[in-house]
Amino acid sequence: MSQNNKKSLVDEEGSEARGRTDFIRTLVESDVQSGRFDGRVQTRFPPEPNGYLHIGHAKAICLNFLLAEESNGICKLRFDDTNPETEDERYVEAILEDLRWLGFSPDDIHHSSDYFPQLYEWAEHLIQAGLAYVDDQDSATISKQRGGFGKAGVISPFRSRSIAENLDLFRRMKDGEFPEGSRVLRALIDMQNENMQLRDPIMYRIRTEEHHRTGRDWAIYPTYDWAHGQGDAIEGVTHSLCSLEFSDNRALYEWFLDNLPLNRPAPYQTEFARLELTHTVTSKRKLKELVDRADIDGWDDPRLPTLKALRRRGYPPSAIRDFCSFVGVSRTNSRHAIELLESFVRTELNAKAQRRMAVLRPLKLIITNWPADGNGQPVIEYRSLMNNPENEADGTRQAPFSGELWIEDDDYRQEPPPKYFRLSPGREVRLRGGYLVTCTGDVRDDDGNITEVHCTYDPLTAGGAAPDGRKVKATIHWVEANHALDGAVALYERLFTAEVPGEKTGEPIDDLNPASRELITGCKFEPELGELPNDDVVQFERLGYFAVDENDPRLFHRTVGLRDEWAKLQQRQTGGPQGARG
RNA sequence: UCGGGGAUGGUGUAAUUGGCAACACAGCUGGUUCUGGUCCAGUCGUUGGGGGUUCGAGUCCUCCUCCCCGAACCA
Repeated sequence: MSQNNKKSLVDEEGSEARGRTDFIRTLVESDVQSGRFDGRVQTRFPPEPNGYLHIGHAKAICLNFLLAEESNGICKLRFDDTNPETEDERYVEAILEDLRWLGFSPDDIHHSSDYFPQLYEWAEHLIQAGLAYVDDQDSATISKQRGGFGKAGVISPFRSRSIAENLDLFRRMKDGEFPEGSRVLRALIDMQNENMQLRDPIMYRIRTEEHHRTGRDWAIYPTYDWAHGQGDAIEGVTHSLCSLEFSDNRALYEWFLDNLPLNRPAPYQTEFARLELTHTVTSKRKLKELVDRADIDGWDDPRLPTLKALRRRGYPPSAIRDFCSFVGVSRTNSRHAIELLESFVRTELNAKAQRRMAVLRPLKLIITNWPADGNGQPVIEYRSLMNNPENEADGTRQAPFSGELWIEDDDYRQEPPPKYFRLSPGREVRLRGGYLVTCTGDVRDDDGNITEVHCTYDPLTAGGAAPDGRKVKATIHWVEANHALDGAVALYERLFTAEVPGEKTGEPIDDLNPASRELITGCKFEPELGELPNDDVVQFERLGYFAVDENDPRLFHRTVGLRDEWAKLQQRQTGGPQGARG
């Protein structure tokens, strides 16, 4: 086909690193080239406001919005609110907020409920055309008559009603004359079709529940199938993208649109595989089950894959977007390693996050030859530290230093294991940005617990470099003891121990990681922490990236840890759990 | 059981549409480094299986196997 030539031309001119293409982009591109929809591209993101957005939605959001952007098209947001029993306004607000946070702004916002009048009119149109009928049977009967896989359905005794009777009954359904569950409107298609979706699907059901937007204006509500494609058509959507499980619904999507008096080319549906991650779940039902448990803090518990949780945990929206673009879109069911997402988070944060020092499990370090002032107190000296070695422009900060410091508990071992480079008697290490110190021993209490580590420092090594050029194998972080801020830190591990939660028993809960959250109190932070820009994520050197809690300025959530060669080494040596830094 | 969809390294995605299997994550080895971080280099696959077409197959044909989705008045 001659389209190919044109396509490669476009590609050559196209933006540099865009590069990535996929079957959907190829499809859209070819529609643009062929002039289908007059070259227009319009997509939509259609969440049902019955829950919070999660990482899986992020993929659909990125796909729809980016695709539109790349094609000079538009992407609208549509709340698919056709079921008054499950939907709520608070979800509408939350979805709006999450979308904004992710960095997308819809070209317009609609609700399926906006189309109730049009949908009703079209339903009468189908009745008039003999393509829809009112069925008086109950749910169980209809379900039984639908047949099964490889088993034909049975025709409803009400299928042959006259148009006039159907019209009358349908109007009375709308007027609220009948109780819930007593009647439905069905499309008259084919009870023998091997595609179950086409066996006279339900278009309307009677609901007495109040709708969060239309109140009690309506007694009947359209089903997903009867609302979705029509909403697309009304809005002028060209490419309706949804997940794989709707593949069989496509035939119905097309049937409805084919039988309606549309004034422009009908949109068409294309399915893609939804995003799933290892060690977590994204189904609304399973998520809710977790939230209902006492040990999960709510929909924004940082261990959850909801967008609000990821936000609270410090995941940069750009990292989520990059991740979604990178994993691309295909029709293969798969589950991406959560490590990949984390690597995008690290890449982003490594470049952007300012460095600070924090000691999670403090151990006192005394520099025995450090000078004292007139009152016998250690002299305080200010050391200059780089805010981010990856980004000179971030400048430096001053941190107090003295002969009385907090260091990390596991940065000292009286008897160092093999390959242990940190403090141990006789060993010299660098205190980051401070001095080279040599360990002289430790002090213990009556129970034999280490209470202090003693060192001497080399006054010639201010800043951390030795004039004689000698090297040390380790640089450790510290916080000056008299200026330290106290606080707490929450460490997070995988929510589920299994890569595929519930794979063995069918119940994800069975694979819940009992140690998914560890709250450490009594942490020591460098004073500069108090002057951090709001909701910024910092790197605590050698520990990982941390986000301040929105309500408690002295509580930090670990976004993600740093890669930790030492922990890996230890794990291999002992076969045991990771080091204290986790 | 019927219909629809899928299968490429440890993982996920790609392959100019029939032309030397690429990228990333993870792993491993080494180097650099005032973070055991970052960075750099190297290493790790005969594309689910059989048969066929072809000079040439991940790509086309055929048979088989395995996996996912579908029988809500949910979306």
